[in-house]
Amino acid sequence: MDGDLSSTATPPLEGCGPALADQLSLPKPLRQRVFEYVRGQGRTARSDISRALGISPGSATTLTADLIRANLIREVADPERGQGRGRPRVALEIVPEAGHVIGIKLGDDRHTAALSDFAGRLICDLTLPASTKARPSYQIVDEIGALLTGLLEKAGKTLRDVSGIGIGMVGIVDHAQGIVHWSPLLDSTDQAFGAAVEERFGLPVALENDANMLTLSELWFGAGRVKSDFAVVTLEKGVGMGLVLNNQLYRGSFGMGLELGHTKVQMEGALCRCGQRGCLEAYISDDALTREAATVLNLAPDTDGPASTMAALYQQAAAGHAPALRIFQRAGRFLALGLSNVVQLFDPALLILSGERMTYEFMYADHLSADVQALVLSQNKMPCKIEIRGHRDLHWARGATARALADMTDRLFNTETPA
Amino acid sequence: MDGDLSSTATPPLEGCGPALADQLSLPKPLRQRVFEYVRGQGRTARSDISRALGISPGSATTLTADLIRANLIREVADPERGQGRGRPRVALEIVPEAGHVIGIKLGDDRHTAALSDFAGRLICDLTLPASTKARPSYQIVDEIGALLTGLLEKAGKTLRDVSGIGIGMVGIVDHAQGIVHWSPLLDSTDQAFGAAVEERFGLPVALENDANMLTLSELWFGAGRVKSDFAVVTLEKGVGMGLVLNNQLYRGSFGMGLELGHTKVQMEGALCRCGQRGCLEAYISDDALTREAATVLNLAPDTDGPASTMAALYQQAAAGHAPALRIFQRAGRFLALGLSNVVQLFDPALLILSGERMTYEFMYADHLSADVQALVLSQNKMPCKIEIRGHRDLHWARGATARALADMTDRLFNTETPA
DNA sequence: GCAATTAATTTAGGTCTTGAAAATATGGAC
DNA sequence: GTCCATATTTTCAAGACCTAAATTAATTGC
Repeated sequence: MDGDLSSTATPPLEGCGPALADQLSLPKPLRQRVFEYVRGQGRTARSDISRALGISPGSATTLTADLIRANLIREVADPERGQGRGRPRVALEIVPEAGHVIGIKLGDDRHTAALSDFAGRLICDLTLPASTKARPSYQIVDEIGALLTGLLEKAGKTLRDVSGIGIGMVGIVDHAQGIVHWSPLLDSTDQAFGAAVEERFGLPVALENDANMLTLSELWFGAGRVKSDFAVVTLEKGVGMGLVLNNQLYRGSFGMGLELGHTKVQMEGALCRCGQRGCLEAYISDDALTREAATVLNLAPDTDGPASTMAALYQQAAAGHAPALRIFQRAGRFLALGLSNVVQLFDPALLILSGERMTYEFMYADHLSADVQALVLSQNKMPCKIEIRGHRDLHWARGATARALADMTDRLFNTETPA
Repeated sequence: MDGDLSSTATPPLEGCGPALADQLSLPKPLRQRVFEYVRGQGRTARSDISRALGISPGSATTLTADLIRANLIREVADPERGQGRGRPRVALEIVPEAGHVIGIKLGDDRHTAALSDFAGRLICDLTLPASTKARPSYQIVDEIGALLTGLLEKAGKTLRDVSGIGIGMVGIVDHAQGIVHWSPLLDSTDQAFGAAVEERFGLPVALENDANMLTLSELWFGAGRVKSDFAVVTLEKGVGMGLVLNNQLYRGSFGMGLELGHTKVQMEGALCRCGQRGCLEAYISDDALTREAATVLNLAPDTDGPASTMAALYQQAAAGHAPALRIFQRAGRFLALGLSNVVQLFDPALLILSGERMTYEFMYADHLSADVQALVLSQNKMPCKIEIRGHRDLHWARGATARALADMTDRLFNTETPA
């Protein structure tokens, strides 16, 4: 409000520089870094570890010996053995049986769970239908119980084999405290949902916003692994977003998802179900499209619910019906506009599109990437790559296993931040 | 493009988890963390250091003794001495004379430099007029020379007293390499500008996009010190933005600023000087306002250049001239829309508005914050705080001193990342 | 076979850091 | 004033951790 440089916003604060201790500076133990490097590579030799982590060969020997003794990694016959000139490298890999984790995506009308081994490999998965109504949290805990039972039975394991659970769900989630401030699945707010699940099954539980889980899935298993900054946009009922910035999942200050769907693409624009005007969702959500479709297709908007209207609209568009096609095209243009804003603001190296609605991908994909690039100021710079990914529930659930794995690893080397 | 989970985007990559070594995991030496803590606090006791950094009291003694021996910190008579019960705490502070740095903001029509001591305190500053034309880089190096000479003379110092320079400038800047890919100040592209300045004055130079410098200024000296996530929006000729996320300055993938000014606020909207349509800048920049002002004020748009037209428009609005007022109000609404998108996408804890154009703050400030909140989906969450800050060039230059200080500190404890 | 080459291990030594006890410097009770 | 409670700081031995350099190991090319 002024030009005064000497005063700071909080009077008692003297000195200068960032005042918050960045948790970044507390280093992970070297042993954990070795372990994570091996997991990241899948298979490596000690000499690689030493080079990649900048530690002495001697340390590599000592540390890997520790990990081998703890039965976390093991030596393995290397197929590439005998390629080079000197002494052959001894490949190391994670012991997959060292532990298992379960990742769960709680959805609007179905839940999916995935069982993963310690190396991050998918072992087994299961999807069960669920209610579409808001309900008390103990009921959802029950549903998780059914999911776990089914999954473990299918895999021939027991709960004792599992060392952690990750859960992704829609809503406002405090990942650090395991509290669900709000979710369409729950009939009350500010639930200590993580603690409830922990107590019920006696396992550590990590809770996370579902868009974040999908983002973690890309960071751990997808194209995001080799990018330091990327965005994931999900098209489902709503439009969600997750971000990885500086190699870290960015969650925002208030734990509510990053709401791309409610960014404004038009001043005083179309009315959105959130009550605002001009939201992106007001132009590209199912509701918006079905509203328009009702006119074009001469359908009552609510004959069989929006899903069937969408299907009909899609069918007509695919068959070449011009008005139907134009509805999709217009939605595509608005989507491109919204995405271009993301690219302009974050300058990510990669933008991943995912979610149920990308079923209609051939409607969007053709021009979408070009449309976005055209809307972005590109001063000789490399354009942001746009990828369209699958939309299966399993992706979400795998993201949850990633989160569970990360937590489990931290616990193993006790670096975890106590909640 | 598919639902296949087993294949990764880059075939040779096995394993799972983030593949990029986050530079975060290489820890700063404890000695440096102590030093930075002292600088951050301004004045602290050893016992505080031990508690805050989670190290043993013994280590605090040893480390501070080292720093005292190196003449980087010193004991000081504490005004609060003798408050408590037990042995009084001995206050420690940075030795301000241990070093000096200079921060420079290179502007469109003037340059500003600031001299700061090792404790981050401003000692002296100087602004000189500059050309408004693009010119070769050696000429700008000359201008920097004049700036340094003037500043040092004013302060009674010599170049030998200075241990680092930070420079902020408009354009596409590679901060790691010190290369200016493009800038309106330079008549050619991809200049190794940092190296040129380094060679000329024999001092380490840090180059940075100017919006980032301003953001650093808030992170080091302003309200951002105690926030882990915040955004800084600058209103000058263009609309710029800087972000601190997870306690770190976020620079984007391509080193070009985060272009809030060219996010789209309207499909097929007003034409922007960048060639696109619907950019925020097309609604709130000087050019846009003067174009409208020309109509209202019956002025030829180019009588004395846009600056004088702006001044006239502002005067009329302040005097209550309704059409002039409406021009500002409309611009304010679009600004609010653009800001609401930032808040919606990043969920920052704080949004700081700064820059020359905030001179007209009383035009904007009244409703701006409320307008933004009204446009943001707020599901019971604490609203993002919006602050309007001064706009003096000095803020930029101080940000540059912060960057120079950070680099100098890294060098001192040799943690620096070799370019 | 022998040199060259690369990988892994051993070992001695150095640098940090901690933990516990001791020393220090005060305020307050009597 | 003396003594005790309290809080800060220092001392110092013990140990964790890592590195450097030398050594051992396992190959290929000639």
